[in-house]
This record gives sequence, structure tokens and C-alpha cells, in this order.
Amino acid sequence: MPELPEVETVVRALRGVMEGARIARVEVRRDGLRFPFPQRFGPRLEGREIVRMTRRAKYILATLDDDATLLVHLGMTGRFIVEAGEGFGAPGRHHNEEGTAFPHEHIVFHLAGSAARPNARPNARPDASPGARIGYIDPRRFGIMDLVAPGGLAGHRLLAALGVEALGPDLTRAYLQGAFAGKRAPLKAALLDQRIIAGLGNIYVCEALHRAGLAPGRAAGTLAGAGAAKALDRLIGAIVRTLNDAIAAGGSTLRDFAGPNGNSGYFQHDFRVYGRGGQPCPNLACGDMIHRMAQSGRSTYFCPACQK
DNA sequence: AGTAGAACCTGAGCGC
DNA sequence: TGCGCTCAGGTTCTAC
Repeated sequence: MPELPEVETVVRALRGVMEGARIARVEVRRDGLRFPFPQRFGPRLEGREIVRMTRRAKYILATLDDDATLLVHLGMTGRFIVEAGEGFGAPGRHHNEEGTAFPHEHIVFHLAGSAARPNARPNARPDASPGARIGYIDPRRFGIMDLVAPGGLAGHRLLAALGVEALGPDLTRAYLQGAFAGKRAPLKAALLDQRIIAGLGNIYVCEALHRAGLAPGRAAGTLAGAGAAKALDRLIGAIVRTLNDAIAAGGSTLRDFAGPNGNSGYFQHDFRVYGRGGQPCPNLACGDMIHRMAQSGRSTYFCPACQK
């Protein structure tokens, strides 16, 4: 579940449990995910308090009380499952009958009980997570976990190259005019490029392009000219509205994803084009069908009549 | 320089 | 039931 709205949903859910809590113990069950875990990953986390949970693009950032940062990317299939301290809730979710871990649970964070957190921040809920257990599950292991030294966040190789935050104040007409100028790459590819706008993924690019009435195959550079200012404004508005609507819906749930609280998002019911090849265009006046095509190896869904 | 395609992994779904 | 094929929310490296 890994585009910006899903990551934001996860951060909000984890914030209520982890912010102000202390990490008592970490189970590290393999050497790494997409990349190897840093040296002494678990021991360096143990005993630390999580001061703040934030998000940058699709990255989850947990600031620790020693100013180091735990950086997490969910890849394609990464997810967290939170269980409150009292035994194991939701039996069978990720433990089998013998109580052994789900095969793809690679990391488990055991938080200290509330009594062990005298320094909990005012906005932390002291009794929300008595010794909560937070498991990280990721079958395909495209996810990332790293521990960034104090002051090293801005220069981190994964964050340094990111473009403007999709829901941030820097996503402006002027910025995109500069970024798209002279680009012959398809608009779809330009929007997926995290170096330009950080946070969009395949689903929300398709959705935003349909809302904006712009064709995914159109050269990005054609939106950079002064004559395309209105179209560019439409695109920015569509991106922001699509993402905000998705966040409000708790993200999108494909297949069996459930959020950390066991809840699933429901924005997938609001998809206008994604996964709807062969179905009628949602624009009532249109009457055409949603088409599916491959762009740089990924599925693009669009309405050839509405999107120009 | 810029772009398609493969690669990294596993699981689900479908047709036969 | 089982096999083989395609596809999947992301990112990065290689080859034209």
C-alpha cells in the first residue's frame, strides 16, 4: 500500500502508538530488505524514545530522542501491524497456531509499557499502547529500513534527490513549468519521477490525469508553455484533490491490505480509471470506455475521449 | 540526455 | 488439483 496517501495513513496510525513511546526490544529476523540493515540496527534502536513521526514523500521518518532517525519505505508490499500490549489481538492475523511469526514478518518493535514512559510528550496517549507490539510485514521485501545519524537526514542519498512534496507549498505552476520545459517524456512518466514531484505513484497519477483531463501520453513539455498555464493549474489542482480525497478515505486497499489498526482504506471505491479498463468513463457526458495501455512497463488507465 | 526494459522478490488470479 | 503465465501500490541499474 505504498503511495503518498497510504503512507500518510500509516504514519497517522503509528503516530498515536509510537510517538512518545520507548522502544524496549527489537527483533531483527533477517539481514535486510531491499538493502541490508545498518550495523547493530536493533541494539541501536533499543532504549530510544520515538519523539516524532513524520512523512517525506513515501518515506516514514521516526525521529528518536538521540536525534537519529529511523527511515522506512514500504516498497510495494510493506505494512505495519500494531497489537496492543494485552496479549495478541486479532488472533491468526500474523501468528499461526504455534505462535510463531508470519513468514514475512521481518522486524518486530516491542514498545515499553506506558509506566516506563515518564517522558511521554503531552500529545501522546499514555494508556494507548501498553507494551504495544509493532510488526513489519513485507513479502516482496522491496521495502527499506535505515537508521540515519543526527544531522544526516537532509543529505541522505534516498531523500536528497526527491523533488517537491506533492502536497507541499512548492508544487506550483512556475515550478512545473521549469521542470517540464523541453521534456519529451510522457506526462505519466514525468509525474511518476520522484525527482520532480515526490509522493505520486501509479494509481494516483492515473486518477489525477483523468480528473485534469490530460492524456498520459502527452509530452510533458507541452504543458510548460504559457499557453498551457490553465491546463497546468488543472493538473496541480487534480493532484492535490486526488491525494487529499484519498487520505480522507484512509488510502486505497488493494487485495488484502489492512492498515496498522486493522482498518482498510476505501478510496479504491472512488477510482475513476485505475483498474477499470473496459468500463465506461465516469464522466456521464462522455460515453467512451476506459482504456488500458503500458507505459514504461506499468499499466496506465485513461479515457481517450476526456483526456487530451 | 533521456528513455525503455530488466531486475529485485513473492503471491494472487486466471486459463487450460 | 496443478501448472504456467501475467500482473501487482516502487525504485534502481543497464542497455540502447
